[in-house]
Amino acid sequence: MGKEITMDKIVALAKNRGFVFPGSEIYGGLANTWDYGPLGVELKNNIKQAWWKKFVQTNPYNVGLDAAILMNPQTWVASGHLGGFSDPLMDCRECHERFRADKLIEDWCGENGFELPKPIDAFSQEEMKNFIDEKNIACPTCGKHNFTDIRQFNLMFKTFQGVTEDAKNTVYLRPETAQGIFVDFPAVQRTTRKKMPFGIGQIGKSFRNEITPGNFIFRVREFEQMELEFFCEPGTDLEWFNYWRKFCKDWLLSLGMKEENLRLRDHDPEELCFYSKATTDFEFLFPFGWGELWGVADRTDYDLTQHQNTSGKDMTYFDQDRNERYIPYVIEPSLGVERCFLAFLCNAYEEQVIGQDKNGADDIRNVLHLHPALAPFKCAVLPLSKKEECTSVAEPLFEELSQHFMVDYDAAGSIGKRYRREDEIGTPFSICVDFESKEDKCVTIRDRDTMDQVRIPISEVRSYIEERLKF
RNA sequence: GCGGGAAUAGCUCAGUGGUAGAGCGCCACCUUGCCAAGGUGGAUGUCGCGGGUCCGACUCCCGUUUCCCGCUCCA
Repeated sequence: MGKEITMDKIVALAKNRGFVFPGSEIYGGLANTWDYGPLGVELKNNIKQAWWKKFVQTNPYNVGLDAAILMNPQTWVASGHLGGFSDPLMDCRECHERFRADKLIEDWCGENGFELPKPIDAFSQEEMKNFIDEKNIACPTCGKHNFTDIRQFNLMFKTFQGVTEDAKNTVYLRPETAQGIFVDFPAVQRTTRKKMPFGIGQIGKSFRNEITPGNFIFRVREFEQMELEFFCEPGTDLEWFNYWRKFCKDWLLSLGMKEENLRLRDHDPEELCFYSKATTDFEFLFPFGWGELWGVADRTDYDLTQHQNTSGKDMTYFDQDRNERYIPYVIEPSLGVERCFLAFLCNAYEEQVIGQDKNGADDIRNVLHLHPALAPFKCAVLPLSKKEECTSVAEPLFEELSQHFMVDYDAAGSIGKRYRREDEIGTPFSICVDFESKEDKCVTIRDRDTMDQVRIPISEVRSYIEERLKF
């Protein structure tokens, strides 16, 4: 029997057990920055490792890359991040609501059956402002006509390379890792001698100056992405799109994500980004509702074409078999590490009512059913007593196992309490060293999910656990 | 940026114009010997920051900062 899961509980657990702390807390914090504590960094690294293993290490098609965060600003001209993607925002002076000018116009046109002479994207700021004034478009909230001028919000963090701060040496923190892959596409293809189709995977930080971050680590301004850009021959893209869609889903399921917490949502044609032919959002049922976890998009040849046009460099691939050049199409599965972290945390969290305490209140056992591959500690070594008979076996066992994976060691308090502590942080196996262990060279391994116990020789503990790390 | 809420022990919170408390947690020792047992002892706060009123402010007033929740947004 489980109790309702709320974000408050997840945040409290994350904070209390050292998964995630608020950033720079001693200075009162900095909005929406989070630090990953001793357990959090393990879970995060495990997620990244699992992804890398599946998408790069064991994958016959893909290779890895780690591109720089700072890139030549021309990159962002080509990708459209500079200029095209800043949002034209205006505030209502009467009710202080904020709106996007382009949305206001679109909504107004929709309601009044007005046909715009050109797409709204082609409007300049001034044209949008004029249009709103001309048509006397009212504030949707209060109905007044008193808007501020349009202000641009660029979502890229800006900084300066070199010691002087002027426009000439402005650089941007990348808002997505993908562009590093695109600009390196020719170099990677040349050095790896990869043939179509092949992919380049990358894990790295990206930065977006979101207007509204929030929901704990769900939407933050500094985040990490695990992206694959999969290059294929034009015409085969939809086939590969479906391939990766399934591949991604299988990966999530293999790591214990519950199918009922996951849904795949295909974008409608009008919802698609201008460069995308097809997009599927993988959504996870967070305590605050369905939220996007993974976007799989068919980006066509848009990005490579843009870079070819902007840089003047040849971004085509020469197909030996067909003796022709073409710009490959790209399938992009893009996953946020923090969102994935939060999803697996929520997915694993359970409050089991396992009886009543002496006051008649529910006795609750908090358990994180994390897949062993993701769990911060793979096992905990728990001597039944602090007496020498137990610790003389437990300590060397800890030393040996910790050569191979993360192991916790805890000798304080009752054994039941220590089991509970390990349950709460998702340690899949607790190894109890008792008074017979020294004699019979065996220990008891207790399973977090089933609470079953098996007694096995100490020499077999490592392989017992490693066998269960597979996914 | 706007609106609302909040700020007291590690956490959750109580508190009164007279210089701070509970529960949980944590640590040590004893006890116990496989699922949050018990006992004893212990540590922790300039009550967010600055100013004002007052004999005296955690408490009242003003300012400020930060966080949280909504709204606009997410290539």
